[in-house]
Amino acid sequence: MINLDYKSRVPIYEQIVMEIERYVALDVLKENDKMPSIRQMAIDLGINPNTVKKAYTILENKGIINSHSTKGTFITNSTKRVVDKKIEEGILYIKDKIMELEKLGISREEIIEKVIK
Amino acid sequence: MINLDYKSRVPIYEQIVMEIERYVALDVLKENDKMPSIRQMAIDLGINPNTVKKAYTILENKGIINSHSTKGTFITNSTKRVVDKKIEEGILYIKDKIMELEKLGISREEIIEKVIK
Amino acid sequence: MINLDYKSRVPIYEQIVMEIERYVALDVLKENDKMPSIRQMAIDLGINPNTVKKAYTILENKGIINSHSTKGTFITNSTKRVVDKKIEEGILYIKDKIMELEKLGISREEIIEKVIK
Amino acid sequence: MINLDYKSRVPIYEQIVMEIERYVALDVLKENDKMPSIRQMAIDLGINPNTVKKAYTILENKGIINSHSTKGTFITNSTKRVVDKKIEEGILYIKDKIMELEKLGISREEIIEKVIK
DNA sequence: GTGGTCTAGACCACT
DNA sequence: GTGGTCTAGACCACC
Repeated sequence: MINLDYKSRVPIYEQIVMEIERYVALDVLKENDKMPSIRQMAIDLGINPNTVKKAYTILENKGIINSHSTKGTFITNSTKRVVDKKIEEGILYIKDKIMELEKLGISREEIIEKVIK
Repeated sequence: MINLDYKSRVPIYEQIVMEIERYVALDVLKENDKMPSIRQMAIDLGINPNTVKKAYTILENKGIINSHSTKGTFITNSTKRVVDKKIEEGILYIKDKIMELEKLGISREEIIEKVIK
Repeated sequence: MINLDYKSRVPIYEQIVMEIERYVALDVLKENDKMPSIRQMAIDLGINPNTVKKAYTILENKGIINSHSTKGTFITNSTKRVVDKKIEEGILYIKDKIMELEKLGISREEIIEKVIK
Repeated sequence: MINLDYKSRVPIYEQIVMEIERYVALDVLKENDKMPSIRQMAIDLGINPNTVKKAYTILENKGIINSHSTKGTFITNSTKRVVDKKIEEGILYIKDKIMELEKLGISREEIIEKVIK
């Protein structure tokens, strides 16, 4: 379910955060869904539980999940916000990339044409 | 000439590589142009010569520069290819991003509209 | 295990690369085998860790090993290809040498005779 | 006439020596032939006269050329010896390469077959 | 002065 | 403990 790239400069815990956020944005993980336990996810991904713990802490600070010490960890009702943020980030990224390409001598029209094709 | 961000997760040597590639793509650095010596660039950027060396080695492996032990370092005749590769990469990146955003429930038309605006 | 010739014109890091490649080709080092850590090999060979690192980086670029920051370094699944490439290179080298010798006025038959003897 | 590889680990002056020896062995340069002046060869090759000087000194020590300060530099009558030495070196090289390949699990017969083909 | 190599040693993030 | 990065500084051959 969660794809990790061990060679990436992005630390594993951060990749986990992004993957969970992605699933929340995609509505694969929905409000009140139960997350796997830290220990379980660690086993599934073949990594250290501390790494998963770190990811969960960040997600909790971002208000995306909620931990009840006895009941487990659940997705909060923040999905709408997550989607909007992801979209905004994506748009910004594309804008930047286009500006970069324009500097290389290719026009905005050509870029859009190539992208659509 | 070369901007470095010391706080970035991207290592300095890689930032140098990207900057040089950018200047080659922009035709600021042209075929047969002499690069600053390793020591000189190190002084200019206020970093260690080994770090510059690492960047130069990578650029040489990529076929963008050419080092002669006693003569110095020069831009190769691969500039055209560098531009094309950069553009291709950029287009691919945008395509991926768009696909990602579409999955979040926003249409291709909306994306383009937001990007142009 | 790894023999170094400090007087050779071939740099130490390259000797390490060749030795590892040789062991991979000879199937002494097999797919998924764990390599000694950079620090450990440096101690074993009595050289600086940076020199070992350089060799490992080259081997990684060649696709022969794979480094995980916290887990260590492993042989990839490219062993078959390594052998084939080594053999191909060797054959080509011999062919070249024979052509060179033929130009000096010695026949192919004489060469083979002298070589076998 | 003389091919130089600036990227090689073999120093330029040594490459010049080898090239001259090669031409002597090939009978392209014959006994009593006049060599170009140091200055002229330096210009032709686009290198420093000191480098050519070094090569000439080595060739003279090897008895392959002979310098008369006023008349110029000439090929000596050592051509036969040069050829024999080159052939001997070549044979040794091939023998080594074959032994190396045999260790990779390919038989001597297979090698010869591949080489002839 | 130029690039190439190597040492010694430090700090970092991640596990 | 592991690899990744960087610094400081040295020596070398070559030109």
